[in-house]
Amino acid sequence: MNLRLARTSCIECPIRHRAVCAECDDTELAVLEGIKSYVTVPKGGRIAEAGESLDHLSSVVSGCATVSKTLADGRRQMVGLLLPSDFIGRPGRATLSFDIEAATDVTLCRFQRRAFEAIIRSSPNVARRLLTMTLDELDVARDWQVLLGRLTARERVIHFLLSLVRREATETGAAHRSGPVRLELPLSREMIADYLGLTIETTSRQFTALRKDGLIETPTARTIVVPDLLNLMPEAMDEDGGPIA
Amino acid sequence: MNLRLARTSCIECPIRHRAVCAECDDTELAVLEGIKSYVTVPKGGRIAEAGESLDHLSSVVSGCATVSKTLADGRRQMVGLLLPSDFIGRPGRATLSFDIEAATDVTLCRFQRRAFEAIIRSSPNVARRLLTMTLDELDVARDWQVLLGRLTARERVIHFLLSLVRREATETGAAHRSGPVRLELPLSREMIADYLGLTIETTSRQFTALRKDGLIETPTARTIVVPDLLNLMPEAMDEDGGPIA
DNA sequence: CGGAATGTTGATAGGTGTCAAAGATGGTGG
DNA sequence: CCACCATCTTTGACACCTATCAACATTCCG
Repeated sequence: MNLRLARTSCIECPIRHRAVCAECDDTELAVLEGIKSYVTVPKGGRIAEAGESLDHLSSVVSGCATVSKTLADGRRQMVGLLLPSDFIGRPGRATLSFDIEAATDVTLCRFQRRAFEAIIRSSPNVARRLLTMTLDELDVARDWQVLLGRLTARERVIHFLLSLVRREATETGAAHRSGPVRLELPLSREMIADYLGLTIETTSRQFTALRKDGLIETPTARTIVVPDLLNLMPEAMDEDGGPIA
Repeated sequence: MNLRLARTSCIECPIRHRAVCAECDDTELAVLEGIKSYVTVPKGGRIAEAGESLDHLSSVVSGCATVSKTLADGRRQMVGLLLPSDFIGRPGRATLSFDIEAATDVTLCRFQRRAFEAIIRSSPNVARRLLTMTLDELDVARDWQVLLGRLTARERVIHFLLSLVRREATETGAAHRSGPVRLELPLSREMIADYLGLTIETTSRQFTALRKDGLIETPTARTIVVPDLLNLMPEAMDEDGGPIA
């Protein structure tokens, strides 16, 4: 693991208002400030492995990491995508059930387990924020279950693209319900396939099909242009048939 | 919703040591005791519907409920199974994203939202317990994602049976790693299919196949006998290839 | 520039869904 | 108590979607 240490004040931290520390007051923030350390894991690096004991909990500051499980015969399923402000690890249990890998270079803000668990006990604002974040993750995981259990390959790929659009909109604050959008895919075809419960080939074919149908353009394999979101959304097959919030 | 009110002391509550109140001290328990009420929902009844606003949070005291989502065209995927001690609802958000239905008669221990949220703020023991339970649910959801994304129909059914065996073992404390086991299925074939992301027909065919292979016996459609767990476990295809913990 | 990794396309096979019908099961009322 | 009907479950035939195996194209880096 390639380590790069730095010192940045929590006050000017890019994930200050979204991470596990979002609801901290100045006093609590000072405590966290005192025990945190930064680590950067290079693209492709392992952040944690299933079954192994973690002595640090951390927040993703920048980059993109994957949470996945690999079966004995090599089949792999991604079960989570970690983006800036997402939290890694569970207070109260040292061992993880899933592998966590860096999909891009990832910078983490780490806390020693023992120290962080003490903070959880003394600072209800951290505990409450962590509960909210975990409940949100649970909703995401369950929507993902619906996708994996019931959607066709085409619907899965469309959902994937729309979720990227939505994320982008959340980060920039811009809410485009229609009009052209350009996306840089943070994942390779293989990772997208693992994300969607498909094979690389099927995933690639779906991209091709969407291109032939005029729903997307693919200047490069990692760049997707959606000429008009309104054409893509009707096929998403959400429970209410409407556009994604 | 068929309501039946009762009065039972928390002290002798069957889920006292596993539910959201598990870590409460006597003082906290007294507060909960004061605001709780019991409700029984008959088999097949709706406990909550996606999008609707919930003004009560509750714990399952007895019975079995399902958490699921139905798509616009009728496709349905179950994403959670609620058993005694499981919690329904999220503090801090009134609307649910999923439907919750009673698979058997279900008795709930309910708390008014506002009152419970106040307790969350004043009683760290409740908040902490809820966090632990939510983290556990997240792990379950993610394992379920692996099942839905990568396992074959046969593997899914075997996993389902083994998970029932494991649950039984947890409740009774008996840990049978081998030998014959008898199971009463709490779910219909349709519910099992929704649980596993399969159709009724495929699910039924898998039960038939397992019977023909001698791995299970089916005295009635709702009763499964496993002559020897050791024959079933190798096919579970867990990540480590080993038996289920 | 060259080789490895990544992505696309094709042919084929196999697993699961769909449509259809027959068998069990269980509850209800006569 | 039994007959009847609705519901649940099983089984069959067939179609279709996705996985698999294979080859080729492209991109990325060393």
